Amino acid sequence: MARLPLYYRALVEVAEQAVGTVSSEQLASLAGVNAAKVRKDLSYLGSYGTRGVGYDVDYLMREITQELGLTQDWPVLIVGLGNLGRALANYRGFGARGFRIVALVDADPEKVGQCIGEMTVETLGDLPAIVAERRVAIAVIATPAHAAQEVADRLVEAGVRSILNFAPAVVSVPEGVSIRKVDLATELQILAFYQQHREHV
Amino acid sequence: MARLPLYYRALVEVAEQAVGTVSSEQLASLAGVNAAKVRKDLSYLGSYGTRGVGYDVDYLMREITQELGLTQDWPVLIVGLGNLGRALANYRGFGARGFRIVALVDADPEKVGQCIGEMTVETLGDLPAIVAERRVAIAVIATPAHAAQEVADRLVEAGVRSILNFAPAVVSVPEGVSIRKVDLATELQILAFYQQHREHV
DNA sequence: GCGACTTTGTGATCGGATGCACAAGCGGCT
DNA sequence: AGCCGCTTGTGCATCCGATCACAAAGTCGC
Repeated sequence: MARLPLYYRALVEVAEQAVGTVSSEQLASLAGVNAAKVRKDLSYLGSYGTRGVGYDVDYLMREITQELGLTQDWPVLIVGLGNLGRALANYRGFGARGFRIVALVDADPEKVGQCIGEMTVETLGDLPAIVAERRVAIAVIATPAHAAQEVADRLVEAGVRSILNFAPAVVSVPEGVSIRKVDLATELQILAFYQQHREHV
Repeated sequence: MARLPLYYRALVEVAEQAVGTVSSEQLASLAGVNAAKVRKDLSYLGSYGTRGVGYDVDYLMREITQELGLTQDWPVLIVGLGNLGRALANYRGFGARGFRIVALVDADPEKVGQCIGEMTVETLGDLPAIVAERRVAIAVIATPAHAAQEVADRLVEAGVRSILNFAPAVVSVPEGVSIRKVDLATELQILAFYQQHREHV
């Protein structure tokens, strides 16, 4: 389920307070969801809580850590180093959870060779070699919209099977490849939409 | 519905090709959804297509533009100018759709007074005045997680009723305020989760 | 050791979104 | 003018996730 990361974060908060067990109600309020949902999700991955007490914080954290693959190291590749790509390259929030940025790639010859943080921008043509050598599992597309589909195709061809797309474009990938989209302008538009309709009423 | 922005983008693409009408099938494939869904969504907002022909591109675009509030100017405020906040401040993708960044705010005295792009960072204390004077409708939270809830509270108090939260934290707001969350680390974790489960099978 | 209380796990229900399939309507061709 | 093919709009069945509610199970106090 896509809610596990939420629970994980909630658990980290709980663990900081050195509490031994946590109830589904507490977790639910920390994660901002319904308590029954928490229980069902946790039961789904076979984790056992103790009735009358709750869930053992340490044990549950280990379970979720394992389930999410946080024990592994996930090499991440970023394609496209405009404003957004550069920000992602410098973003510290990733490292903490096992995501390590191992390569930056751009099609623009002007950008190739530039240093960003501690990394050097490489050329799009080297994708296959980079992916293979550094065992890239996840790629982030931060290119302009018109380049997104082609980049995705090349990524898939190079062997990447998980893509996070920030470009405002619909990108289709073959079966067996996961893609998720984060679209900033759309998010703002949805907010604007609701706000406008609130004002109208 | 939250799919209108998708349709809008698809329509922009169609309009560039100087085509007069578009069928629900075409729109569906461009937006990556089912054709019946497109028709239902469009009928929901009362837009009329012509049977046997399709939808008039210009007319439909005007309708959606209006419905989404793209005719309006939406002043946007960004709180928190770490890596992510700075990138958002420089991001060009917003302006095109009526979103105009009118203020940058940070709690850190070191950052107050800095120039980013063509704007100067202001202090968190001035929030109420900034929001009121510049008629801020939408605020973006790009602070660290631990500050997110307090910032949200102050935003709501200052009169903001739409918030886009990039901080990896659950933020609760009173009734009548919309909040949407974009969590980069979570997105990566979801991808990692699926990938791990694919490998296990 | 027993009863009351707490909390989990899950069967049942509900609602909303999704997709199918088809009738109604429109344009174009003869 | 009439027919044919195409596309919309929508009723209906389906499905999936969310929520409720309750029994099972365990703890704590006496």
